[in-house]
Parts: sequence; structure tokens; C-alpha cells
Amino acid sequence: MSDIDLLNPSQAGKREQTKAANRRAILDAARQVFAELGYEMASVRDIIRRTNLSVGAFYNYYRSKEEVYEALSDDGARRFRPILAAEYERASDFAGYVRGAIGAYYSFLVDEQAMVAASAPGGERHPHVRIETPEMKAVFDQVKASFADVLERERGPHVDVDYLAAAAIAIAREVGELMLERRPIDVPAAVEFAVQMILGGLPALPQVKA
Amino acid sequence: MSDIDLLNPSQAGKREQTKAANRRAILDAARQVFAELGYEMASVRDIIRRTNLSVGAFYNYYRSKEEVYEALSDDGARRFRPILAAEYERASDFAGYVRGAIGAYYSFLVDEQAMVAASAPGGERHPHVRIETPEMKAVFDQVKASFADVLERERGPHVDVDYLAAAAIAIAREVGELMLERRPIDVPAAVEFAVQMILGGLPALPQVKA
Amino acid sequence: MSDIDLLNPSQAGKREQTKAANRRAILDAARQVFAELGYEMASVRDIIRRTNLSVGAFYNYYRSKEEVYEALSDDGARRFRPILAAEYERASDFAGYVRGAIGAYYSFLVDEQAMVAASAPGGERHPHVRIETPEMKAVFDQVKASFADVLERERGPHVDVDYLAAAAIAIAREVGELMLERRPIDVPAAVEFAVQMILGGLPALPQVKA
Amino acid sequence: MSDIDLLNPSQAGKREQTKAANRRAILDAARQVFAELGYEMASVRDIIRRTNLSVGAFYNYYRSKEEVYEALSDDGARRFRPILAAEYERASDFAGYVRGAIGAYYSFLVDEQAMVAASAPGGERHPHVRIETPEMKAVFDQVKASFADVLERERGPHVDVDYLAAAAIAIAREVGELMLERRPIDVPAAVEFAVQMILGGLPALPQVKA
DNA sequence: AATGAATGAGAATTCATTCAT
DNA sequence: AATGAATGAATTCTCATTCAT
Repeated sequence: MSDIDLLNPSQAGKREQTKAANRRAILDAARQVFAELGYEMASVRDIIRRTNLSVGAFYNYYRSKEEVYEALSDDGARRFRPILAAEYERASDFAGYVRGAIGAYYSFLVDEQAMVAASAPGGERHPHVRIETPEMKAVFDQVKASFADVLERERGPHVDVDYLAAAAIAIAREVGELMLERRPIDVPAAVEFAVQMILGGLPALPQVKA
Repeated sequence: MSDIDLLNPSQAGKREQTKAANRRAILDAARQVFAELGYEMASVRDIIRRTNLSVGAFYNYYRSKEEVYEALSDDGARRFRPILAAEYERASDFAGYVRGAIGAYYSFLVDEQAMVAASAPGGERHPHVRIETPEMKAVFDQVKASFADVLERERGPHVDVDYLAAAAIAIAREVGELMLERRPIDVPAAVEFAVQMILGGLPALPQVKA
Repeated sequence: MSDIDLLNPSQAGKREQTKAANRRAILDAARQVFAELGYEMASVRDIIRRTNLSVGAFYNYYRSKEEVYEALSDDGARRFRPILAAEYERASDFAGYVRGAIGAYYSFLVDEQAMVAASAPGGERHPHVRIETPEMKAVFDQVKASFADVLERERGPHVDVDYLAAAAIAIAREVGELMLERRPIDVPAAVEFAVQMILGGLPALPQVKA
Repeated sequence: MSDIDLLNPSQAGKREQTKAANRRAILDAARQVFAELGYEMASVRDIIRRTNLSVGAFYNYYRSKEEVYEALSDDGARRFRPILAAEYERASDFAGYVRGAIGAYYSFLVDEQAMVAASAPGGERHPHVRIETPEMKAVFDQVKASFADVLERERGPHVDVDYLAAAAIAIAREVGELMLERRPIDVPAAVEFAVQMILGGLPALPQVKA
């Protein structure tokens, strides 16, 4: 078969395309399955079932269930890193950076959840499992790291930076998660809320009409 | 047999004592195992292995893995409910209530983690799992509900109460978790931080010397 | 405790009574359970649950599940033997004996099923299991043996006695079983049918009105 | 792969062949095990132990123990149905039909038992269990239904058709079972006996020499 | 590469039986 | 004797991973 490849480069290219497509298909299926069932409950067969591939093929692309999980994480992290870096460049002060980063994070969340929701059969909720895709988790971790980083530089020793980062990040995460459950999804409002909560606490929060 | 019990009260409870001790042993083992491995990864055998009992005995006490999990949750919730109620009575305003509730929650966390840490072999950390005992989760859910409740009454329609509850609760949880990882554990400082973060955001945070 | 027994013979007698009553209780419970679930599916706990006794007590009276089964069989067989013998004495010819034996067998069946039906919760039927109490089986085996016996003497080498016994017994059993399912239960009619089927086949069967 | 199949038909079926062979192997093993131990006592491991396969493989072919049982039943029923139908077509009267059906049934029984006897280690007989393969049971049930059917049409209300069907079928079954235990197996004689027993009872039975 | 059957360790749960009380 | 908790082998079934084709 490799002979054929050598003789017929156009097919070789197709081969590459197929490979990439399969990788992508597995990743897409895995994202959904992990989001629905959580890592432990998700089985490799659950994943390939949403695919045209066979179990065997799965192991051609990823060495283990663990590895797809990581690939998914890496994928999210890699896609998000430049966005976050751009926000960092653009921001003139801490408040600006927080706003930019949370905005970018929430946009990512919305896109991600759109992909997952796309074909999810919405099966029964599983207890004991915080449902979130590995990508969301990875991106969240990045935001977390960058927050901690920026906070450390800005504030120095005056406040407990670890606590602050944890608190800020927690606000960002939970408000974000809640935002995803509302219809319509209102990203700017959620961003505003999270940012004001971090910067000024309860008294600073945006007022709601009626 | 009841005759004997009446005649010899000191021996009366022997069997009952053993039973209670075993129940407790299973619960303690389960708490640790769930904390270390998460619900899915934890197997009944993992639990009984930390016990002098046999697999069969496990099922004498609990009908399923699920049931121990719930027993653990219920246990925590039951122990914590009166404490929370007392804080509610004592508090004169919102700030007071927040402070009281978080204080009580953090104390609970410290006790709880002491139990878990007691004999944990500190095996390899598992990824993909937010480690927390069912009891912590149950108590956390209670705090969450009470927060949401109080917030709703205090603030009415002026701010987005759901977001606010989520944010406040998130702060409480994450700061609490971080607190547990520090040595020495400083509950008042953590409480102060969480409360100020909620009530006044970044500018209100306690200043750190050095 | 044996001291007490020696000192108080009236209690010793009660002890004996209790023992007999317990034995009986176990037997009664076992009969029902075996009838409902079959030997394999029936658990010792199923049996003692219908009793005031404990698992431990069960093993004081019977050494194993198998042993209760056999006790039940023996019981039936022992009770039925004299009845069968009486029919043998009374009968003047083969036809008479057949009629007598089947009559006695069906009466036994009716009594037996009355005991079983008494408190049966009539749960779901189990597949793959011919439901019948060990007693029914034992008695049936006796009838079978006696039939074969009588047939052998009466007919000698002219017909295939084994086949005949098997056939006659099969008729008796199946018609009997069917009889038990009808309301009202009509023993004489069933006896008549079975007897005529054996003695004259299809043409000899009793005619049914309209 | 389908390309390969097209080009090389001789190899095409290799996998399919193995699959079919395994399916068959499981079925054969299951038939024996069910015949020896009965449904309840037979474990999936008992079945695969008589096979070159692993536990897992069993579940590739059948979803449960129950399912193999049903597959076996269906198999027997499916194979036997046309035979029974043919007898029905061929028969000119009731007697003819009975003879044909019983003949066909006994032939089936002989074949079936040959399969079971083939490699049975003849281990200890188990009590409480009527030994018969699911296939025998299924076929027997078919014969039973067809008997009842035919009898109902032929005889109408004159005799108790349910009793008659039960009796006829009982004869057929028991004589058949006995036949299988004899050496040499004499199908025609057994058929003759069963038929005459049904049609004329004791007086009609074939005479035996010596 | 792709396929999907095979593997076998491991999971939850049941149950006859034993034994300390 | 009576009690019922304890035992641990056995059962059914699942699943990540391997491997022949």
C-alpha cells in the first residue's frame, strides 16, 4: 500500500486529510462524551460510537482514553493562549485586563458549549460529576494562572494574592457557568457582573431594572 | 437475651457497640477513599480494604456504594444544619450572617479534613476529579442555599441575585479550599478575606504586613 | 440454662414444643418459597424471612438448604405412603387401583396447594422453573413407583411396562397440574379423565355437555 | 477491506467463519451445560469453560445468560416448525397427524441428545432439575401448541380438550424421554407406543414378544 | 491504517454457612 | 438454643486495550 502512496501523491494527500479528519472526529466525539458523562463514566466505546471509526482506529490515533482527554485539554489551551496574550497586551490597567480576560474566557465557553450542545442527546444527568469539557477546564486553568500572575505583579505584598486569585477566578468560573444555563446567553452582562464583583464587591454590582 | 441485657447493662451494648464501630469504620474509610479517588474510581473493595471487615460486611451496613455516599452526605448535612441555623439567629445584618456562616463552614471544613488527613496514605493524586468528601459537598450545598435565601430577602430586585449567590458561594468555597492547604491553618484570616471580598471586592481586602 | 431445664420440667416440655413448632414453621415457609421460586432461586433468607426465626436458628434445625428440601420431600412421602398402601389393599383390580391412587394423589395435591396458596404473595412467575413443592415431587415419585410396580405384576411381559408406567404417570401428573389451575377445582372429574385416558385412550374419555 | 473481499473470496469469510464457529461453540457448550445443570445452576463461566473463548467473548455474542438460553430455544423452534407444518399437511386424519408429529419430535430429540451426549462428562446428576435443553423445551412447546390446536378442531366440545392435550403431550414427552435412555434407541417403537396410548389407551398398546 | 473480536482483570452484589455473643 | 453479623467465594457483566486479519 505504501507503494501506491509513492506512486500516487494525490492519494497520499487524501490519506493525510483522512487522518486529520479522523483525529478531529474522535476529538469532537470525546468532547461531547466527556461533557455528558465525565471522565470515569465515559467509555472508549461511547466515544467511537459517535464516530464512523472502530475501536481499533481509536488506538491508532490516541494511545489511551487518558490521552484523548489530554489532547482535548491541550487543544483548548493552545487555542486560547494567544487570545489571552492579546488581552494582556491591550490592557492598560488591572481592571482592563480582568475585563478582557473574562470576556475572552466567556466567549470561549459559549463557543465550546455550542459544540457540545450541537448533538448531545441530553441524557440523564449524572451525580457526583462536575460536567465540563477538558477544554473548558484547561482554558480555565490558563485564565487562573494568568490572573494569579497579573495579580501578583499589580498588588505585590499588600493583599493575600493567592486568596485573591482564587476568589477572582472562582467568581469568573461560577458566574460563567451560570451564564451558560440562561437563555438568551448574555455575555456582556455576565462579564460586567464578574468584573464588578471582583473590583468592588457587592456595592459595585450592576443594578437590575425592576 | 433482653433479660441478659437488663441484668448486665455493661455487656448489653457490646454487639451494638461493635456494630456502631463498624458502621463508623466504613464511613471513615469511605470518606477517605471518596476524597482520594472520587466517587467513580472508588470501589467498594477500596473502602473495605481500609477496614477489618469483609466485602459481605459492607453490604450488611449499606446496601450499595451509592448508599454510603449518601450516608456520608446526610451525616455532614445533619451535623451542620443546626450550626447554620444558629448563625442565622445570631446575625443582625447581612454582613453578620455572611461572616457567621462562612466561619461555621470553615470550622466544619477543618474538622472534616482532619479526619480525612488522619490516615490517608497520600497516594498518587488523581486527575479529573475535584476532591472533596460527600460531607463537604453536602454542607457546601447548604451554605449555598442559605446564602441564596438571605441574599434574596436582603437585596430584592436591585442586583442579579443568582449571580451574586453563585459568586459569593464560589468565593467562600475556593478560599476555604485554599485555606486547608496552608500550614498553619488560619480560619479567622480566611473568613475575613472571604467576607471582605464579598462585601467590598478588591479594595476592601485586608492588608498584609511584610 | 440446662440447669433450668432440669429444675423446671414444664419449661422443658415447652422447649420441646417450641422446637417442634419452629421446625414446622421452617418447613411451612420453605414449602412456599420453593413453590414460588424453585430450589435454586430460593435463598435461606427468603425462607427465614417468613418466620420469626433467625438465620442461625435455621441451621440449628437443618444443616443446609438441601436438607430442608429433603425434609420436605420425606414429609410428603411419609404422609402419603399409608394412603397409597390403603388404596392398594382396597383395590380389586388394576383399574380400581389406578383410580384409587390417582384420587388419593389429587387429594394430596389439593391440600398441598392450599397450604402454599395460603399466604403466597403471588409474585412474578419465574421462567425455566417447574414450580412444585418438594412434597408434590416426592409423592409423585411414590405414585410413579407404585404404578410401575402394579403394572409389572398385572401385565407381565405383554406390554412395555416402563413405557406404560411413564405414560400413565405422565397423564396423572399433567392432568393433576391442570386441575389445580381451574376454579372450582373438580377432583372427581380430573380423576375420571385421567383414569379413562389411561385405560381406554381417546375414545373412552368422558363426554362433556355442550 | 471490502475490496479485498471482492478480490479474494476464499479469504473473505475467514473472520465470518470464526465468528460463526464461536457462536456455534458457545451454543453447543450452553446446550450441554443447561442440560447438565439446568438454567439456574449453569453459570456463564461454566459455559465458556467448555470453549476456547474468554468471558468477554461470551458477551460479544450474547448479551446475557438469558439470551443464550433464548437463542437456543429459538434455534430449536425455528428448525422444527417447518417439519411440524409438513406433518400437518401430509396427515389425512387426527391419528395420522399425531403419529407424524410424534415421529418428528422423537427424531428431533434423538438428534439433539446426540449433540449433548457428544462431549458431556456425565458429571454428577443434579437433583431438583428436570434436565432438558432449551431446544427440547421449545420444540416440545410447539408440539404442544399444535396438538392442542388440532385437537380443538377435531373434537370440538365433546371432550375436555385442555385435559386431552395435556395428557397426550405428557405421554409424548415422557415416553420420548424414556426412549432416549434406552440402548439401542428405537424411535418407531416409541412412536407406536405413544400413539396407541393416546388413541386407545392400555388395551391398544403394542404387544411385546417374550 | 482499519477493523472489531478477544482478552481478562475487576466491578458490584449475593448468599450459604459459620461463629462470637 | 437463638441471634444476626461476618465471611469470602461465586455470579453476572463491563471495559480498556491488544492483535490477527
